[in-house]
Amino acid sequence: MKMSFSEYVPVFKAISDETRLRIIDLLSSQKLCACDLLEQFSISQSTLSYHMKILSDSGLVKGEKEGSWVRYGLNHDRVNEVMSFLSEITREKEYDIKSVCEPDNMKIVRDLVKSK
Amino acid sequence: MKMSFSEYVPVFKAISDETRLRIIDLLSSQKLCACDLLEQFSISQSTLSYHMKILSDSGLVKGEKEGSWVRYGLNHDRVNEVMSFLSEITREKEYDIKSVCEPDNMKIVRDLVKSK
DNA sequence: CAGGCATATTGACAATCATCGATATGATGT
DNA sequence: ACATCATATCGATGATTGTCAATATGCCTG
Repeated sequence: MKMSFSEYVPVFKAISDETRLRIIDLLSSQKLCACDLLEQFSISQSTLSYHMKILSDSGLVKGEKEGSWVRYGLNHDRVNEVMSFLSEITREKEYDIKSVCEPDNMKIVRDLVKSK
Repeated sequence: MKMSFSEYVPVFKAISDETRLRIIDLLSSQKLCACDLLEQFSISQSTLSYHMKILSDSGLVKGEKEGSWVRYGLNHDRVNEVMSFLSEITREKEYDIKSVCEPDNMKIVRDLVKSK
């Protein structure tokens, strides 16, 4: 499985902020416009707009224009993609990197030093 | 379910960096010491140490001292906790926030304005 | 205990981030 | 056309981040 680590960095950046986590939680079950969201927080309108841009750019949230409103909703497909990525990188795989500090190796190194 | 959003912010901060994502991937299946990890990247030793501190503080990675080495390993329990949290906040719940921009409401608002 | 590793900490720096007020854009209703 | 409302963008600012070289700490071994 090809893993594009860098593709997911903006996604995790997007969810590493409490306000944005709460926005995601609010959008999990229903679409809301920016002014609805604004009521839930004590932040300025421009700050909320900034957060929505970061969430949209990450792909986690989609906004559809509807007249002068924008209805924001969670992109569940993207969420699943992120969860799969997380599963994949934390899954036990078989890289078999030769580690200097494996107990066995430590003995070998010690002996090697001794033999000099 | 009680959700402590702020508790998870440092975790997502921890994984919103490509180097740290790769470290997690490398540690998924085997424990490695800092010098093993250092070989896999083109960063200085102090930078790696900085990354390992962030990963350790987040709880995603555990380091056990073993002589003068530190063997780092992935904390799978913590990973599962994070995945559960992500599942929970993105799951469809029932908050029923009254949205201004629901089609129905928009009609009501329009009529209300008209009636003035 | 002295020298050599492995790792952590410190201080400095440029880059990015979160926030705000002010302003711009763009749609709606009168 | 104008006033109003919803949202986006801009410019400024303080806080946080990622990086390094230099230095410190702490273990092992001779």
